[in-house]
Amino acid sequence: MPASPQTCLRSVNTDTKNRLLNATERLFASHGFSGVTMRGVADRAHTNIASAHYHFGSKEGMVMAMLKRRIEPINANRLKYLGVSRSLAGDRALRPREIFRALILPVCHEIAKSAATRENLAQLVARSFTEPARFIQKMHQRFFRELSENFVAELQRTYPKASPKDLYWNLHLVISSMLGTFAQHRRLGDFSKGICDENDVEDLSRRLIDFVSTGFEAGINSSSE
Amino acid sequence: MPASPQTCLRSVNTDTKNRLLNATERLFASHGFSGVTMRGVADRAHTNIASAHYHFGSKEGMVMAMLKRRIEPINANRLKYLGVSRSLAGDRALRPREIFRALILPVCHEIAKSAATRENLAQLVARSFTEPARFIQKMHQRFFRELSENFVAELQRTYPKASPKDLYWNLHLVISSMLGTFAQHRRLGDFSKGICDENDVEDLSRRLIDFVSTGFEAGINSSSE
DNA sequence: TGTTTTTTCAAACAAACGTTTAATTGCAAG
DNA sequence: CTTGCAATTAAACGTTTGTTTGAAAAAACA
Repeated sequence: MPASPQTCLRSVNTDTKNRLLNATERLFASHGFSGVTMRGVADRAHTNIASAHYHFGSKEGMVMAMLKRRIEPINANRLKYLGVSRSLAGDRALRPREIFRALILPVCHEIAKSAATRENLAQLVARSFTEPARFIQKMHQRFFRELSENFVAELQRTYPKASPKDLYWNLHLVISSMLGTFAQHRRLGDFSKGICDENDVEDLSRRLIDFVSTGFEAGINSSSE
Repeated sequence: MPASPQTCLRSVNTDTKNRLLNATERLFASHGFSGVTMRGVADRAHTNIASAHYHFGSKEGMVMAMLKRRIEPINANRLKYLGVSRSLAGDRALRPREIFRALILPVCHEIAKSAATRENLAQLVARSFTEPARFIQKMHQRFFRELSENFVAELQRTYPKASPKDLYWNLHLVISSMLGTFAQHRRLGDFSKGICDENDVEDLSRRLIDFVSTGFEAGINSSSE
């Protein structure tokens, strides 16, 4: 029976747990859910197969825990960014660029961090959206529902006259573009024959935010004519 | 040893082959490469495991054949569309919207067709770009190199003063957005709480082409100031 | 110290995987 | 008819998968 994390305060055991989650993250990012094998994870974490089951109960539970560890801080930052922009704007409605900055920048910051540790968050985010497994879909519903509602509300405040259909369609395009860009990010170097630098995350965030903001505005405005 | 397709002219055997490819396509689209199992494919095709090996040599060969069957006609249409626009334009440079129409419309047409047969091409296209397997990457290099070169050349003709870096970066954003949108396409209904209709492929193509064309132009022009 | 709980380990489990083998069927040419 | 090739089949191959077991080690608590 697994122990609750609260039981031991400054326990050394969480080292194993973290090593397991790190290994899970690497394997999941590069090979997807089915590429995560208990043996592969246990080996990379320098521990035993049964130890992984002891801590997480199952493969599903282990991948779940690893996604939770990664996604929740990012979403917290997104809401924080959005809140800051909101309070700075006062009564003024936010521009799309400000809203999508709050959506994209927190991920880019984590991508920049993960690049240093070779953990490749971009692929991880992308993969968690392409995996078909039901439990991942459920996880998205859990993790992104609140986030989605906040961003939709902010966009509705910016475009009070826009139809919900246009709003959702174009937000969907923004999110899909963001995820697709993260997913394809590693191919940029090869694709551009070395002309573009995929390690320049600042360039990525600036160009991506410009791209989706302009596209979004165009999509809303063209329908209101 | 597998037989070449040319051996038998009006053979009934290709029925089995096609049923195998159809089953492969369904499984690959909904569960990815590792979700394609020889047993699962053989069962859905109402034939035997060894029969699949007989026709395609291996699981890899089978998925390869299925991707080839799907992707090559689409890319042929893309080049055809681009060629028609080019010849209609005469000496005039094509607008981004015309270029990306040629990139996106052929896929949307296949999506509309596949929706009728419940084969869901959108997921298939998306998945073939997220799968990490080396053979899929190689396949992309084979299938999309010529296509990419033609579209880059056309964009360079439209924006002769733009830097290659800006051109590649924004084309990368366009392609990533397109793939991301196809990948996320099935979530549109749930995401929008039923407000948007994901079966309206015309709406999809129109909005997507508008979105990426505007984003692309903004990305190119903002750097040239 | 002794006792209890938490954590790790080697070993084994049934199930599913891709692949191979050898035998059989169906059809067309000699 | 018979020979030969194409196609299909059942059965088994060795691996690898997620999971479980029972005992040993480590840590925490008394």
